[in-house]
Amino acid sequence: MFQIDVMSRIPIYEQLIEQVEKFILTGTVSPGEQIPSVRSLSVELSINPVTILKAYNELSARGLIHSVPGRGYFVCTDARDVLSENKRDLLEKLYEMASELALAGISKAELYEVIDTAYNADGDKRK
Amino acid sequence: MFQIDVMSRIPIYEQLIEQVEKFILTGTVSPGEQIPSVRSLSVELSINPVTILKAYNELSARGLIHSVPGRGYFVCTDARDVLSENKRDLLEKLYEMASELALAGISKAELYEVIDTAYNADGDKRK
Amino acid sequence: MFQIDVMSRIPIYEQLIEQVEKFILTGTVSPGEQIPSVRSLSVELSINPVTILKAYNELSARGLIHSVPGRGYFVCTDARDVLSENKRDLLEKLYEMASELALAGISKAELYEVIDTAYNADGDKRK
Amino acid sequence: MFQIDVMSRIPIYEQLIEQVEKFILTGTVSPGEQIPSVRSLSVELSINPVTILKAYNELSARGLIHSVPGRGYFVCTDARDVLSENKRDLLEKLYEMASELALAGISKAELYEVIDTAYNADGDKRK
DNA sequence: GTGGTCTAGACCACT
DNA sequence: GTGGTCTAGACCACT
Repeated sequence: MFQIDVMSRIPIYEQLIEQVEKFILTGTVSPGEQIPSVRSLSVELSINPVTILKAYNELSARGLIHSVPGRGYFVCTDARDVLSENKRDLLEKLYEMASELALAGISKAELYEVIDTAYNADGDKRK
Repeated sequence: MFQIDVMSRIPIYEQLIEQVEKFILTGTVSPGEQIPSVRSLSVELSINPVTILKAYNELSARGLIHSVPGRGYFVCTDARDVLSENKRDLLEKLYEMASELALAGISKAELYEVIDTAYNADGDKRK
Repeated sequence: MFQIDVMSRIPIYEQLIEQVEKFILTGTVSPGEQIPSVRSLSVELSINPVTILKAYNELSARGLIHSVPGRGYFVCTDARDVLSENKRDLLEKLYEMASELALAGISKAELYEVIDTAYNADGDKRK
Repeated sequence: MFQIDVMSRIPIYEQLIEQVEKFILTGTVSPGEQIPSVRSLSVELSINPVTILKAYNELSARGLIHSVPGRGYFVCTDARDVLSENKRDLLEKLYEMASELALAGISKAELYEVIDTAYNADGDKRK
């Protein structure tokens, strides 16, 4: 399930966050379902449990999962709503920024180029 | 030189700011050169001098022009550097935001669409 | 400045969060001002730097402080606004809950008692 | 038995729910006992039977009464336990919130004030 | 078994 | 010097 690159420049806990979000988004895990325990995932990925916990903590803060001490971590019922709202917020910010750039006389082609670079870099970092 | 659309939804002083920035960017006015006085521009464009002053003040705050009391407003020597630095800052922010959007699993096509909408809306407002 | 009780049932990082919030609230530290570095505080309080960092991270997430890597942690300019907004939100929630309790036929005296217990327990935990 | 204020800002079905809960709490009706039928109460209070039914449905959902088709509505055997558990839950929530407010440095006097306001507003609404 | 806190110590990047 | 990540391992409370 999880694919972590320990040599990547992206911190392990960020990779974990990203992957859990993708699992929720793609339906690999369903709302209400339990996700791997801190310890079992720690063993499976050969990663320190504290690092797993750091990722799970951040995901809890984002309202995507919640812990039941003594039982484990579970996907929040409204996790998908949270994710789609995040997406909407990000795109709205992008719109405002693009409007500003348009006013500053920056061509659309330049924006496209910057975006392409960002998307390619994102792919590179995961290699 | 100046082309102001009084009927536009964009405030006149913003149109003025934008145009002065473009004049600096395209070399219509050179660093160190004087720009039209508040009064003369007010008469030429049939616009309230307070509006002109508001635009000139904002441009001064941005480090693009400076006033010499009793003589008028002049383009700053480093105005172009300021503008290109602004541009760099904005594009850098765009890059960071695009990286974030990439991580959130949002496709490049969606970004392009949002940007197109922003650029078209910007064009419309000037009509 | 900081007074930490290692034997308390309240986790050290929570005690740290609380104290920094109080320092901001009471003006012991001012907006924009730097707070003790993770390492110096670690030495001063004989506490592991990771624990200090955990508290500082949480305070950053709450928008009260921000880090400048290589330089240190600084109180956000609007830290006090954030705190007073938090307070308003909490009191609003209390109001709603009290209305609900009133409808459920619970006497005001009972609420007072619960509140007193909570406030006393809070004091005890710090001893 | 029932005292309904048609002019109140509180919806009639909520007044009905509140009163049935109070009857159970004070022993006006006992566990297992039948309560007035939808039709008879509708006539007695000159209120639309649908409104009565809405209140009875909500009380059923709360586990306080249950319908016996063809015979009427009866107070659940454990209705008092349910009510006292509700009360305990609400007071527990209040306790947690008060602890949070204590940590946020909000004085007990402020809490008392908010509670008083809530209790007075509740009284007003019934006038 | 589960989550959660903390320590000691290594190592990295940045100023 | 500064923040930030990670490991190995201990210990606690809860189910």
